[in-house]
Amino acid sequence: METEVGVEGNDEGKFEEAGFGKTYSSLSSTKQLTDPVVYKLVRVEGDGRLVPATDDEVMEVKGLLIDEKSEMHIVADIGQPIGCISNEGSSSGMLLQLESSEGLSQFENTEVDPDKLNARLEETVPSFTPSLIDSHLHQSGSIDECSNTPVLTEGGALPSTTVTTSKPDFSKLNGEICLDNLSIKELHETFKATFGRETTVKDKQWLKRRITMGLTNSCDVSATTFIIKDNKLVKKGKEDGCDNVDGALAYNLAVGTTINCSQQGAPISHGSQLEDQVVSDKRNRSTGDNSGSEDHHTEQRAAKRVRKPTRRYIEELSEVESKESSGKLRTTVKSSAFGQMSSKFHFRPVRNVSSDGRTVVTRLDSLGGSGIQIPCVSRVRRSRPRKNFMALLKFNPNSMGMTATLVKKALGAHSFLPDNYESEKAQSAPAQVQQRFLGVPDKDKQFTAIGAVGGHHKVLKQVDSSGDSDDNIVTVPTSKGGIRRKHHRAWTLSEVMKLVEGVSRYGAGRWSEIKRLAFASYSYRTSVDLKDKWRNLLKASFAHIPSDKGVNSRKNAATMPIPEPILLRVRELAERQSQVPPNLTSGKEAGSSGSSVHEKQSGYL
DNA sequence: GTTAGGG
DNA sequence: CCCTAAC
Repeated sequence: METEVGVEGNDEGKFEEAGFGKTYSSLSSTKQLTDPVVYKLVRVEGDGRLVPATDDEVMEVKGLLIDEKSEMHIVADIGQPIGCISNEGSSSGMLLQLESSEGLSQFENTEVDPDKLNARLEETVPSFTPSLIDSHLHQSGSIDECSNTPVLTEGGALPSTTVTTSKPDFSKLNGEICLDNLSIKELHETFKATFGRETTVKDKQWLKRRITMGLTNSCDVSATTFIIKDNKLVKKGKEDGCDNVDGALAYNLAVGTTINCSQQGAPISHGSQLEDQVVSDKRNRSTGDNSGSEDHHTEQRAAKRVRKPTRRYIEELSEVESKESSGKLRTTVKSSAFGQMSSKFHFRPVRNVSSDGRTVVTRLDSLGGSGIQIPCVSRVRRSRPRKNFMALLKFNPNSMGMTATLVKKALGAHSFLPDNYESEKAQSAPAQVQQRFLGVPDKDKQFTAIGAVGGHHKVLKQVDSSGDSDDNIVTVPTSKGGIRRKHHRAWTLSEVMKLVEGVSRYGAGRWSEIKRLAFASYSYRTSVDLKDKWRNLLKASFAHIPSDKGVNSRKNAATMPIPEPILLRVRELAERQSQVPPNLTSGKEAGSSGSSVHEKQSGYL
């Protein structure tokens, strides 16, 4: 029996005879990896079990890897074997398990990592000259004749060469290829033409699968019939229901930019350019039972060996795309009809050229399935900046207690403020400070200090640093031409307090006034924002009244916990201005107004 | 341009 | 936060 070492999904085209009648994967395809990769060597027993490789076996493979100068090391231990056996042709074989920093799951079921596969294919699919040899590989074509013909590549891939560096010669592949009808020898030729490597593997299923994967640049091996014309994979026969991935999976050998290992059944938006090059007529060419019945096991299982691109891959691809100004790929806006799964694949980078001539990189996002194109910003934190939340917690560790302390402190002690507080405050907002401190009741002035604390205190600066500093708010164009802010900005406690204070002073509804006078330093808060926030505050304040007794620690963890004193004040202001939400009038007014610390506001408005 | 209210 | 009607 044959011992085979292979890294599933990475070894196409990299096989060589290594003596001892064993076939090894050279693993050279992973040389481009930057992250260290740990391979675990296991043996595949006949019954499918994975057992640790012996030291000798490890050393044997290790030597090969070292020869290839690959930047990885092999460890002899095995973790949880999760890979499945690649093919049933070899009753027993060796299997290398890939383990990356992202965890084993990434290579679950020994799937292809599109990243590496793509990178490798760009290496192994070089600029081949079209149709140097226009030998048609028809069913029982003249393969034998060209079997001994040296491939027209600089590598000089002689059949007996152990280590071949020749490049694929797709020119040898032209016309219709039905892998099922090919003999082992023919398959070898096809393999060689596809990968530029010799292979001695006798397993027909294995060969077919490898070639299929190589031709389609995907892990979809559901098809075994290909039409190759002008070095392009024109057509791919199908035999299962994976029609919808046809266009996207078909690998254009000349372009070589698209890769898409989607789950079968996931609808894919076809790039217009791709569609121009990939003729997709599934009906005409549905090969039905092209493959023998024995194939079904392998191929059905192989059909599962697909995996969606990782986010990192997507982002890296996006990054590359934005660097190289080569608009090869164009994804059309998909119509509706997108299911749940489809949304995962909306990230394919798109490059548009706007009317002014500048190149605009956009990304087809799945905002509500509307196909909005938003700027493709690589490696941006998509979620809300964490610091806001953390700072909020810092400012308000125990939603109620700490805040109360701070409020009290700010109300009473100015020593809480740093020495340069006055100057800092004067610099940042001289006008409103002056106005605030004119003819304003004493206590209100103190409360003003609270707001100033949130906005200008050095320690708390970080709370809102994201606001003042970044004027470049990411806005995205909406479907209707308008713009829309991309990120929500969490309302900090200081902002809320400022808002409350502003409402108390200028009255609810004078949002532009409040914005202009109290939120001058918060350029990102519009008057509408203030209004909306106040509306939410109102809702929150009255919603919390019923459970005021006892269990007020039970806050909704999802939303920002508004400290009770603030809610109290909101409630009070709302009542004063008869803004009490009609439906939530269940609460009692007496308690809030009486016990409130903010009686100071009473005569003010 | 602002405000109010719905989405 | 966005959108829009109604000031």
